[in-house]
Amino acid sequence: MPTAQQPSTGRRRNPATRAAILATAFDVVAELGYARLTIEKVAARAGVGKQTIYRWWPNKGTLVLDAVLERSVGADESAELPDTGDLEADLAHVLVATVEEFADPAFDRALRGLTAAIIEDPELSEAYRERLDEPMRELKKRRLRRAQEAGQLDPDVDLDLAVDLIFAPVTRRWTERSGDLTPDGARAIVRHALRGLSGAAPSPPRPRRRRTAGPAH
Amino acid sequence: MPTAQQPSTGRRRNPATRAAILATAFDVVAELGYARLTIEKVAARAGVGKQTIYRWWPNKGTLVLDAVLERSVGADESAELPDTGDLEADLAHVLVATVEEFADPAFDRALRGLTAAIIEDPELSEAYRERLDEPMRELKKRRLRRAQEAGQLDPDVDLDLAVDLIFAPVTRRWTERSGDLTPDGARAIVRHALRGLSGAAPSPPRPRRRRTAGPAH
Amino acid sequence: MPTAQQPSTGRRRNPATRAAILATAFDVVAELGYARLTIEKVAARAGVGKQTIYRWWPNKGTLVLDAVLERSVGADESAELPDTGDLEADLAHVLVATVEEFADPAFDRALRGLTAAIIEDPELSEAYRERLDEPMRELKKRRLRRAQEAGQLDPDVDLDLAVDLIFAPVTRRWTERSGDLTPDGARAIVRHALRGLSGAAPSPPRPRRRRTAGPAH
Amino acid sequence: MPTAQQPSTGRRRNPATRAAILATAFDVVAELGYARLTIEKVAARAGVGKQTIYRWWPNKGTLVLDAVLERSVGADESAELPDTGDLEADLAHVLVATVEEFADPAFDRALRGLTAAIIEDPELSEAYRERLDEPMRELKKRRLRRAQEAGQLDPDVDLDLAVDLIFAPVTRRWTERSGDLTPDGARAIVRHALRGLSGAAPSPPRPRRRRTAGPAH
DNA sequence: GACTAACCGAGACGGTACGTCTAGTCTTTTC
DNA sequence: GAAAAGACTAGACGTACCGTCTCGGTTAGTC
Repeated sequence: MPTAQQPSTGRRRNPATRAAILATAFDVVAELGYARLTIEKVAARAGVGKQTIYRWWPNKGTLVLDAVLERSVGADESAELPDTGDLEADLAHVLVATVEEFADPAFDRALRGLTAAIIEDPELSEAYRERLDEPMRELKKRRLRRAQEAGQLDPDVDLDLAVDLIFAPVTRRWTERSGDLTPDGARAIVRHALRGLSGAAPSPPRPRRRRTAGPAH
Repeated sequence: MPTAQQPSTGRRRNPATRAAILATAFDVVAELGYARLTIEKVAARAGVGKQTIYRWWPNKGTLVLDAVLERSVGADESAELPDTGDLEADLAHVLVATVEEFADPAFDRALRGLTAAIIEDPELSEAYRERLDEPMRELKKRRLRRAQEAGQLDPDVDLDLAVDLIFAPVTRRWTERSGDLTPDGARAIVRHALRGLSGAAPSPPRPRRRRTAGPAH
Repeated sequence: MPTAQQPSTGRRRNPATRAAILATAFDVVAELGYARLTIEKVAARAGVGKQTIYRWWPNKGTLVLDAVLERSVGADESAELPDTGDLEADLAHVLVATVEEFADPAFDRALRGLTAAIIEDPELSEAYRERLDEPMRELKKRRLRRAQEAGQLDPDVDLDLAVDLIFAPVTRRWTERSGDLTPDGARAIVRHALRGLSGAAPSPPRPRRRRTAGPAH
Repeated sequence: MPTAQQPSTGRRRNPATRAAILATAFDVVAELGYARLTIEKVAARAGVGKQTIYRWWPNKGTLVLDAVLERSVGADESAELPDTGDLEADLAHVLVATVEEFADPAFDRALRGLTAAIIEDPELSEAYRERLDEPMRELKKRRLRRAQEAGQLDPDVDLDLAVDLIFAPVTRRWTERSGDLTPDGARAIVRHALRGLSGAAPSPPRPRRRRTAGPAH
């Protein structure tokens, strides 16, 4: 998405062409995957000359990144994660939504393609972080910060660590196609991320009430 | 590495050739990445005919998987994670070792190559799980099970979930090159995974000891 | 026509493929001309991979040269120009045959293509000379030498000059599509090349006889 | 150089632009040859839009023809070949001048480019004949006609044939880079073209004199 | 000890795609 | 309205690899 300023003269970039290329790229990666996505195929399907793609995108990776971004709702400044006051429920809601996105074959394959591109290309992963990951992470951190202020979250915990602890397990199950990637699985992850794994401080709410009540004796 | 039974007659497979191919494949993927690894390059560098590679590996992915496996120590049945009785320290030890492995450029690039292959290929990811992921996961679960038996871990928690909660954040930071991938970061992850993120029961150990001492009254 | 000795190992070159390529190249250049002949087109029409062409011919020019050579009868060592004792008639016969070759559209266009290639490429013109021009020129010079020995040709004249004087005018008319390229035109050229243009010794045979007889007075 | 009538209104064609394009075209063809001359390269080097070239020249060939014409002195109506009375010397003089022109690399390459264009394009060769070849040929024929009138040239010979016989051998040696393209070679060609190759009427003046003198006995 | 099956290096082959270059055309702005 | 700038579709360039297929030669075993 080269945001270069328009030169003072010469023909302008055709926005319809750009849109057609990105839509086609998304379809192709969703259908064939990243490895079998070909600039030639995208050009042919989009009814576009190859050079028009090479003019604006230096490689497959940036093209696919733009294609995925174009489809994603996009986390604008004003967007926010749900906040009902119940942190666990809100996080579970988000995570379940993620699980459901992964269940859409087109989205799944497109995102796998993007991930395959990113993992071997530091520059692309930098762009990905800036334009997709960081905005989403910011949303998550804002929600967690409010929870922290409300005393629902350890005030000393680093919010980036918290985000990773809550969201990474689902991502891992998706990339490696291991473990169950179900709404219930997602909910269990949130529960244990918030309450921890240690046996001495069991997870259900009762023990905690007991603990709080303890000093009352 | 199809371990097909040897036919009754004919020349036997040359193990030196196999080793040379896998070693070269590892070097090439470590040097150029998965996308730019080609069978021709591996064959040429290994001083081997292309057909010799195609005879034994159906595609790049399986070749790279074998190449990485050949280099990895390999989790045999008898292997075990450290068990000093201090669960948190033992897990931190393992995670720090992982972080250090990722710091080796050759290993980093080879593993990225393998991951790129896996993410788009369900069959390969199945093979990867069976031969690399599951054995390692089994080790981890054995250690956690002992902790559970010792009352150091929530007896109700699913061990697969526990493994994901502890190990996924580091993997995620590695794949996306985000967040800090340091020994201290790894230790913080273990600490919070075990104790949770909830604010009502702060993480430092002292309060907990006090709590344990409480019933002594 | 890389006549490299076969390597001791590896698959051998397929002669049928070579023949198919050259035949197709001839057809294409005869149909579209040299400028619009494309390696891709030749490959596609011959049912051959592009690389197979590039493997054996470094460029369009060498391909077209080989294609034309393959079609030409080829002047082998034993070939000779006609020798009836009548030099003028024999040369006229050859030149008329050339004019008739040029009248064949396929041959005309192929040869024009080859000439277009040669005129801008010194290396190719060297190859052309060695393999097409020199052998033909040798034939011509052999015939002229015999005429010289028979006293029918100026014994002091350089045979290369003689060949040029006799054959160049027809070639020129062909390349520039100017003047008449007819059997009669060819015969007139031979006649004047042999007898010269000077007015003092007019060309028709009778006057000369008369001249010889003249002094009898 | 389509000599389209000037439109009655609007901006007029810029003669400086035309000159810049033709000069650049000549340089490019002299440097890279016809095959590697591209409209884009000429436009870029001349600091001109591609469309400006396409507006005035339908293809590479006409552009190069114009470029060469612009450089050539141009045979205007009043120009004449030298006429000292000595036909052989005068023709040799012209032919030697031609040989010397071919020795200039820039002119050589430009003319080769033009010839390559012409040989495959009947329309262009028509234009070439009208604007370059015919005017030159007219000059030559005028000189030969005067020689004919002076009894120095066979009165029956077709002047076009005579021109070809005298000038084609040099052109041939140039296009095919064969034979010697030297002043002496050129002089020998003129000599033999005028006197012929036949042995019975040997070329040096003496034998002829002997013949004439012979009957004196 | 001959036979034979499979392995192996080498490399030709029909293909696909690469990323670049150019052809011509079209659009926009400036002069 | 000419000209410069440059986007656009189309398609060839020459290269790199794909996966398959000989080819000659080399090992093992079995008969």
